[in-house]
Amino acid sequence: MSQSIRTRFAPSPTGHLHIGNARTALMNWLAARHFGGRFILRIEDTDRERSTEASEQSILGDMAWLGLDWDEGPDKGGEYGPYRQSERLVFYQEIREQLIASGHAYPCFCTAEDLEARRQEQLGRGEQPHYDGRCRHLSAEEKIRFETAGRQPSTRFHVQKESVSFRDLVKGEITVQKEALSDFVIVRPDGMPMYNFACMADDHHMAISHVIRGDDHVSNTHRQILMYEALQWEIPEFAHIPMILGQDRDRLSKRHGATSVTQFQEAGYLPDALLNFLSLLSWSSGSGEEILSRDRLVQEFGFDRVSRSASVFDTEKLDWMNGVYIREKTDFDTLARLALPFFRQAGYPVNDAAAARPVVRALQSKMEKLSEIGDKARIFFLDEAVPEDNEAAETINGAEPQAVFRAFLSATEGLPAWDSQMFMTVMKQIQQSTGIKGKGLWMPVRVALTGQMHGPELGPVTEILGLDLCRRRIQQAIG
RNA sequence: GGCGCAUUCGUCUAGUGGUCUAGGACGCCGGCCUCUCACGCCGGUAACACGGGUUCGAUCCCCGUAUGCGCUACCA
Repeated sequence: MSQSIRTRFAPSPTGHLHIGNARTALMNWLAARHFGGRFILRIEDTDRERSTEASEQSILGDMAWLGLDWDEGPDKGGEYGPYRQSERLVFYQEIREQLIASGHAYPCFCTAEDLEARRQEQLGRGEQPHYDGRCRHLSAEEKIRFETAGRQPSTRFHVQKESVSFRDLVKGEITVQKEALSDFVIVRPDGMPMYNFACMADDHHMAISHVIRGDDHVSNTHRQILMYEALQWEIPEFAHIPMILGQDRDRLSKRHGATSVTQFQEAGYLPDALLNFLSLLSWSSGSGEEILSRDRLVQEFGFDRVSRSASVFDTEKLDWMNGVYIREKTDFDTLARLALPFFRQAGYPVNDAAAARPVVRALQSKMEKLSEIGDKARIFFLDEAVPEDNEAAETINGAEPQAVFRAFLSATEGLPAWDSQMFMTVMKQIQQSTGIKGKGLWMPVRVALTGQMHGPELGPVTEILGLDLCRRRIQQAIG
């Protein structure tokens, strides 16, 4: 399978890109890149009620943000298009007829109401609800009667095999008996295909070699295999990846906080960090390492290292990992560019990445998420550095702090240039001239300059502030 | 309910029938560093769901139980 594998990510455009789907997309992307194959993006919009153009745009945008590039898709075409199911209706129609002709499918005139009523009956008798197959043997007259009455039939697949099994690339052999699979609908009365049918048909037509998806699809697999066999099509490889759970071990949902890629982006996570974190859910590197670049992820990916059990999404670990990426895995230009929106959002006068850069650099080791910029960068844009609390206020009052301030003003008077280095030199001078050192020297300056007891290293802070602002704030601190 | 899948520290995970007194990471706790807070470094805490087998020996193999999740749609 190292030759020309083809994988696909097939989201339905009914909302933002969910984090679980993003992980599925990632696995497909990794497999394609690892084996030197192609990664296809297909839009499954057969649910007309819920599918929207805006969702499709949003999902494409989130994929791009994560850096999961696709080789074929609705926006860029490819030789197996179209890549939107709603544009592939003729294919399904054709296959439907083929299946009917070969006796593998039949029209079903039961209405949704009939079906629901019978389901309730079965349930009431304590039976397992399943389609009773009554339209399987409709006579020609009965069909005509229904049709002339204007009833549009759905199309059902006739399950005939006693059992179906397949070998999953991560879960191993999975078998299911016929009883679990009653005749299922493959095409709705309005001609729109159902998921299982369209998915199978497209996977075949798009020459997908490896179907990689969440393990909530394992039971769909048997139905799809039945159809592949009926059509005498080659069956692709299947790999079912375990689910991602919330902290309460329930399926990850809105209740658990951020669940869409968009939300993580807005919360200040870096795409590479999110990607790295996602890769470690139900997969691990043979090296035991966890901070893995995209290239290494691609290089080391393998189905044999995917675990079979679900994993809990641990936001605290993601936060830590994002911090690692902020402070050591991202170059300053990229970081500044990604940070820019957060300066804007906070209303700070930072108009381009170049302006953001020094601030980001000063804050780098102090934040795990870029969204912390709003809070942590405030000290650089204050009109006045007012002590934030009593403790801070006390720090700048008293003979020693005041002496330090006066020394600072005289040491910086008329200085032609100003940077972090100069500041350090000045501080050394003050220490010598006043004899004050350590916290007694630094803390008053810190509070005078920022109003806070805690914050970034003072050197970079003073450089960003500039000499004038520094002198003004020190001046203001003199009581 | 039925069917399917799963079960190693709180969480993500490594691991093999004996090398496991079970390894790493996050978190947490303690220490060091230090102008503060962080960062970094060092150390500590903590797990093989339970019960039967198989075996000289099971975390690792088999069966059962429990628990969790998924599916059971004219959703995807």
